[in-house]
Amino acid sequence: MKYSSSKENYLKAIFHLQQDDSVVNTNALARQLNTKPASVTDMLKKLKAQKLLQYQPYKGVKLTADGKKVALQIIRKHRLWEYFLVDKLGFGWEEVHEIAEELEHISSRKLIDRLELFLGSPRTDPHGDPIPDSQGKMPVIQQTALLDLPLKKTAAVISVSNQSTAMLDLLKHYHIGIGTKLQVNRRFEFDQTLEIAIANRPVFTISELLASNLFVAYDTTTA
Amino acid sequence: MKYSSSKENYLKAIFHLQQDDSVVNTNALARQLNTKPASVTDMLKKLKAQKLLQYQPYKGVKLTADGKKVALQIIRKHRLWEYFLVDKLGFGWEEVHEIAEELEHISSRKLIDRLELFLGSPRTDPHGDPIPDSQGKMPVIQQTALLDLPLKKTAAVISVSNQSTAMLDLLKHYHIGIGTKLQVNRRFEFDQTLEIAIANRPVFTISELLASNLFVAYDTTTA
DNA sequence: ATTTTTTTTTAGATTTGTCTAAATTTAAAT
DNA sequence: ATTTAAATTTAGACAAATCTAAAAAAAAAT
Repeated sequence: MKYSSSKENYLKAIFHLQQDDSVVNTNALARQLNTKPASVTDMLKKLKAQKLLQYQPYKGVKLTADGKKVALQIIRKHRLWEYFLVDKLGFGWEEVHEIAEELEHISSRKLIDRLELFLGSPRTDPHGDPIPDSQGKMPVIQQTALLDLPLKKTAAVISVSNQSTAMLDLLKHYHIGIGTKLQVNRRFEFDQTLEIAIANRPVFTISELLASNLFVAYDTTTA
Repeated sequence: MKYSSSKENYLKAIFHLQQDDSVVNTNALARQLNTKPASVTDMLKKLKAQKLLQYQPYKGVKLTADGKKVALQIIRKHRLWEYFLVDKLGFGWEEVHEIAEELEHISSRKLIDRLELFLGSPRTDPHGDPIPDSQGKMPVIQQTALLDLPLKKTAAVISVSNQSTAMLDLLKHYHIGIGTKLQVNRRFEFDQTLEIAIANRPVFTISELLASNLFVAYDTTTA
């Protein structure tokens, strides 16, 4: 079961477009893949012949169970490589997507399983998107303001809504950045401040204002 | 300047075959690349048009300076990835070649330079072959029995000539394996034993017999 | 219920990398 | 110096993935 990079890209694009379980239309796919509708039609016929998707001319397309499985493996590889690039090689989270688009097509299964282990089996990539496990199961991830994070839940910072220098200055002071893993120990009712815990550091408190501007992702699978 | 994986493979194969500076013939290339002589001829014409090699029909082929530069970058990537796979992901040195054949075609320059840094700028891959630097300069590497390693030269174990359980047992006792970096502090004339130093460990001595069965690689560039 | 517009598919080409079979050149052998 | 053998190239074909232009189907608009 090995597919060309091009086929893998089609499967991935269809997976992303068919959000719920609706059918995906040819034009949308062409737009997503930077290609022409005619090329899409050609490829859909090939993928259908391989039973990776359901396709009737003019009626749109939908992945089969097999197709979904392949798509999830590509997404798994993409997100693990992104994590590697940010966490181990120090790339910024904006620059990793393009490189991961290439790395996701490396085929060795053993490689990706070992990479996952090496990275410590992260639940989300640097953007906070969930990483499917080796069976293709995707953890359910909540993304909320830090303010709304349940107590004692470990979450990763995925974005900062306010980019003012004052804000960035404050984050620097707390040594908080994209990817930082933290949890909320408790809320102080009096002034609405939060006590924050980060592994291997003393706990500290932050203001409600700061917490409302920090967005985090956390695993809700085993909630 | 981006080339297809196929073209990169041709350049790499020619580089390896043209050991000294001799011309490479079509059949040898076809054998190396698992392809047919006719296909090689076709490709040589394309590579010549890109000034990556000198080629006259029936007279063999030789890389130009440009072609060599490209080949060295591929080799650099291949060997750095091999090092990564063994040193970071715990692969055995026999299983990494195939995976590195894929990884070597990932194009990002920044990726490979950061990977090198992350790995601590190793001089050789797990097989003891030298890794070209980002300019394409290849360190000169000596491979000898540990017995013949100059004093105080840091070298990496690359192979073990005797695979008996007794031998492997002894290596295990000394915590020596493929890739272990060590140096010889001194030789004791009386019984020909060697004093060995490994970073972060107490020095110890080994027998002449053991040293004659351990092969090592070391950088001779700045000798 | 037509007509118009949009979407999608077909038909025919193109590029890249490969192949087989036949022709040609070079090298080896008598 | 021919003949034979080996190596190399040409000619023509093919699969994968793409494209343009034209045809067909579905959806939207009147």
